[in-house]
Amino acid sequence: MRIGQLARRSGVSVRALRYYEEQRLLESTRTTGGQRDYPDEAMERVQLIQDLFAAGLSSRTVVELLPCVSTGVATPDMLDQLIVERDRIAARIQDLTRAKTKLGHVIENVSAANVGR
Amino acid sequence: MRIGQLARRSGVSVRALRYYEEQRLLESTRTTGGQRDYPDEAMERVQLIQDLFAAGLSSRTVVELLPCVSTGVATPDMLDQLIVERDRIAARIQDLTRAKTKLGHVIENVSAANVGR
DNA sequence: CTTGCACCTCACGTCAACGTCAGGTTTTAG
DNA sequence: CTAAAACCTGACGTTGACGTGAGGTGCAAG
Repeated sequence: MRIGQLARRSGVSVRALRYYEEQRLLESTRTTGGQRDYPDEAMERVQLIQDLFAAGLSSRTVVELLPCVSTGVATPDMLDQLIVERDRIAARIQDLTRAKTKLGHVIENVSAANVGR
Repeated sequence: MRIGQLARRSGVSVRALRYYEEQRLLESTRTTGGQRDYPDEAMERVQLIQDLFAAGLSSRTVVELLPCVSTGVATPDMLDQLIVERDRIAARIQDLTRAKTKLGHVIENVSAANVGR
C-alpha cells in the first residue's frame, strides 16, 4: 500500500506518516522508484500511534514503548515506564473529570436560571 | 499579595501569572511603585484557570467562559459553548480511558511473562 | 546609604506535531 | 508518448503557554 492510501484509510495526513517514519515510529520498504510501500499491518500501527499520542505521550516515549506494546515483551525498565505512563493517564483522567464536573455544575446553574426567566 | 507569593501559593510560575494577565484571564491592581497586587480570591481564580487549561481549553476559550463559570450567569451562546466544551472533555476522557486500558493489558501481559521466568 | 532580593517591561527562544511551499521524480491512465 | 496524479526530499512556518535573558526600578534590612 502506498502512502496516500494509508493516509486515507487511517485518517491521518501524508505529512504525519512521513513524520512518524522520521521519528522511527513507523517503517516502510521502498519501491525501485523510491516510493514508500506499507504492509497492511501498518494501519493498526498507525492507529496505535494515534491512540498513544491522544493519550498525551510524546513521540520519544512512544518510540520507547511501541516495541513492548506490540510484542508484549518488555524489560523491567520498560515495565516501569509503562506503569508511569498509565498512572499519568489515570491522573489526567482525574483532572478532566474534575473539570467536566465543574462545567456540568455551571451548565446546571445557568440552565436553571434561564428556565426561571 | 504580590506576584511571587501568589506564584508560590498557587504553584504556577511568575511568568505564567503575567501571561494570564496579558490574556485577560487575571486582573491585578498596582502599587504606587507599579507592582502587581492580588486579592486572596486570586488563588481560586488561578486554580480555576489551571483546571480549565488542564482540561485542554485554550486561553481564548477560557477568557470567554470565565465570567459565567465564576458568576453563574451566561448567555445562550455561552451555554452552548459550555456544553460543547464539556462534551469535548467527555470525549477526551473516553480516549484516555481506552489508552489506559490498552496500557493496562500490556502491563498485565508483561508482568505475567516476567512472573513465569 | 547601600546591598540585595523581588519586581517591572520588552522581546526573543522553545518544543511538538505537524502544515505548507518549492522544485523535482515516479507511476498510472488514456 | 504524454499529461496528470501521486510521490519524493528539503526546509521554513505555525501555534500555545510559557522560559529566559537584558536592562532597569521598588522596597525592606542593617
